[in-house]
Amino acid sequence: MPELPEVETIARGLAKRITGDVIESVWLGSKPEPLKSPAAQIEAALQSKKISGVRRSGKHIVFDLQAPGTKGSAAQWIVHLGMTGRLLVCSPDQETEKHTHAVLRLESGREVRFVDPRRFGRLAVVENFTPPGAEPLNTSAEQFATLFRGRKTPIKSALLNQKLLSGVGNIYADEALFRAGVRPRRRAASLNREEFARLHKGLQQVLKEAIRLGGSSISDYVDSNGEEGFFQLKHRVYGREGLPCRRCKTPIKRVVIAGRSSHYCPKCQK
DNA sequence: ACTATTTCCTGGATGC
DNA sequence: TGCATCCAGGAAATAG
Repeated sequence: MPELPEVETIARGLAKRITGDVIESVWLGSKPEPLKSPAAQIEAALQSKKISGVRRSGKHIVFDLQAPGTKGSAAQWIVHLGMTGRLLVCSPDQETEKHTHAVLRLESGREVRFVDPRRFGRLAVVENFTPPGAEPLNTSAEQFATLFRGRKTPIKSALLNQKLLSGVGNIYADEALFRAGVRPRRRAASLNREEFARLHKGLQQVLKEAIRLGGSSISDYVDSNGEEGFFQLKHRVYGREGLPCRRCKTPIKRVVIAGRSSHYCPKCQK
């Protein structure tokens, strides 16, 4: 499941490999298209544009485009990977996988392919992308605590709310709460200053460490090279129901909050 | 203005 | 072995 660290890894890989390349042709696939912009608009915006950069914003991958021979930004191609989306850079000879929904042919002779079996991913073209919420890694402890002021919803749900924080998903929300020693069901507004400080620090630490290890490969996540990440080996609670807590050996619990499984240590988290 | 719930979608795991 | 059912979850839509 691509969350901030996985999306960051993919965006960095893409930036390294295709920055400066030019989109020669665009193919958009099939029936119920996972598009947020009309297909014709996406095709027109991408056709013959130079990719001046690729970066992450929240869980979105932003491709900055330029009209050939100009300096200013033309538009941005926005890709959200959903649950199972992948962006791959490959040779045209490579067999096209099932569930390939978009292919960009580049002047260098390579292709960028968007593959997404579960179709939760989204493609769009915009002028000036702004994420709906704050970037977790660029948010001060004070700003962070302010986001949750007066919220009655469980802290786990608040962390997943992209309008508050952009980029945190189920894995890193659980991991950050473990590091902070806070149970996922706690009402957001009930956390005290120290708990917010620990959560802010824990979240930034876990995101940074996960980026360092290339993200978590749980189901089918791979980066733009097809490489898996390694952070899943470091998970302290996510996916560890019934297994001993790495800190105190108490079995990890799993509960469902707002329809999402949430993992925590009943002894280490209050 | 919030919050909670449902829906979308497919492949893999599980159960009988 | 085969078929049905369940489950994973990001975010938009819907309901309260």
